[in-house]
Amino acid sequence: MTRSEENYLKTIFHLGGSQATPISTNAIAEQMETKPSSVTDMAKKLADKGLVHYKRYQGVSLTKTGVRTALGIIRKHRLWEVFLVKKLDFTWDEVHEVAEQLEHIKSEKLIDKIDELLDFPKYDPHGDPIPTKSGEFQERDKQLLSELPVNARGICVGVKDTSSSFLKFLDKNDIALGNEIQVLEKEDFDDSLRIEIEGRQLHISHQIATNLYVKTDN
Amino acid sequence: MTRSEENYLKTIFHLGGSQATPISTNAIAEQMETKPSSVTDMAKKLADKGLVHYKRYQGVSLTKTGVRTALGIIRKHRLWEVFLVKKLDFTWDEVHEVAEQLEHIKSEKLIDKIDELLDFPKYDPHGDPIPTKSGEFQERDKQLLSELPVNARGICVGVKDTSSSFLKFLDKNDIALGNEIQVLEKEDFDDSLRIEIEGRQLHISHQIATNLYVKTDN
DNA sequence: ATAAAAATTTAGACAAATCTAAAAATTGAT
DNA sequence: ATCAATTTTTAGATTTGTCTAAATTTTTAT
Repeated sequence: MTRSEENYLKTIFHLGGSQATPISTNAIAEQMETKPSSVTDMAKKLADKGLVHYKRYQGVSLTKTGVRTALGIIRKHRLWEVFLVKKLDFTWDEVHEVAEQLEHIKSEKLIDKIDELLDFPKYDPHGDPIPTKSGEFQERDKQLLSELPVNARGICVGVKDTSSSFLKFLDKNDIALGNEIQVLEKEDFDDSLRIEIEGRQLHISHQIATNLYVKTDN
Repeated sequence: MTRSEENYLKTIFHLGGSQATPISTNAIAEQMETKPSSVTDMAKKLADKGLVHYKRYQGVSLTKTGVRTALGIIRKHRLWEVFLVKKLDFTWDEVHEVAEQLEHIKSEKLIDKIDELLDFPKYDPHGDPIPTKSGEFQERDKQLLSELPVNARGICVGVKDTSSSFLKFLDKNDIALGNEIQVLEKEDFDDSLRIEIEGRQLHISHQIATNLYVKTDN
């Protein structure tokens, strides 16, 4: 497996290509910042290798083997992210770029030992679940903060947008995973929220609220 | 810098290309298990980038920038080797292959943090010195065990051959870096040695003795 | 149902890194 | 000093992954 092939599989997975509905060449090209014609070429190659289903003009979806492979890469990416944060004091906005490189290191022993060193973490620094060695993958029960009714409480468990600017904004406002959040008031006009978080009151825009995941008790 | 360019620089350095005497295309090709014509192509490219001195038919040597770059890669390789052994319980015969991949990860912060995590080690698991961040590189004062006279003592500080088979042989015979070794007897016929190591007596071939570095008191 | 728009594929080109085979330069032996 | 052997380079081809531009297929709007 080349690095390029691995990146395609990962992208297709993230776009939902493990489901029955195939992903369009255009969607993949846009996500990867490349050209549709390049995607077509790679789709053929991956189909030859039995990693994707591909019929011309019909889009691409992952085979069973393709899903297994993609989960292996995602597992490595997320474990490395945890390593960088927990062992090397990286901040959560710094880890993605480096993990993009580290995820391609080929050594089963290496990633298993990293997993062990970190005591088999279940979630990465952004709250995304880490697939197990055998490829099990369990999405956490969560909802967007923007979906909570007034007065509801939840624990912040993840972010949807993982861009550096969003993560830095959260740091600046002392919003972190694990914090308890209560919705105090919703503003009809712009859908902004007044919330209480760890004893403080904060006013946040709709855009922020649609990029924060919370877990509620019920 | 591509991975291939980095590998060429590293190889040229290891063949002595940081000295005035240039390294022949053939020597580089043999070391890298590639063809001389490929080396010629790369020599031109590296010369264009100011990393090597190259004149047709005259061989290749590293420029100042080339040396600095090569030392950066070697630094990364050796720090990762220490990390694998100290933090992930790899054995010293397992680390090379993985470090060959990890050395190409591009992140200054990453390698500096690894250095710090390991408490700034001076030597890798095979006893080779680790260049500093600023590119200082200090070869340890050492000699081959085969060069010691009878009755001399030394501390085992490194291996010349780092092949898996040699390292496994040393493990099997409980020979490790840091052990004290005394030469008890030299056999004229085959240059084999009788040695005392950590209280045990051992008979070792000339080939073993020419691949073990020791440091003597004087 | 058909034409226009959008999406997708094909054909042909390019850069990087490699190779083979042939040509050129250097080295070494007498 | 010459010629054969060796080393090194050049020229041209190959593979991988990408691109552009043109052709084809599908989708959408009327």
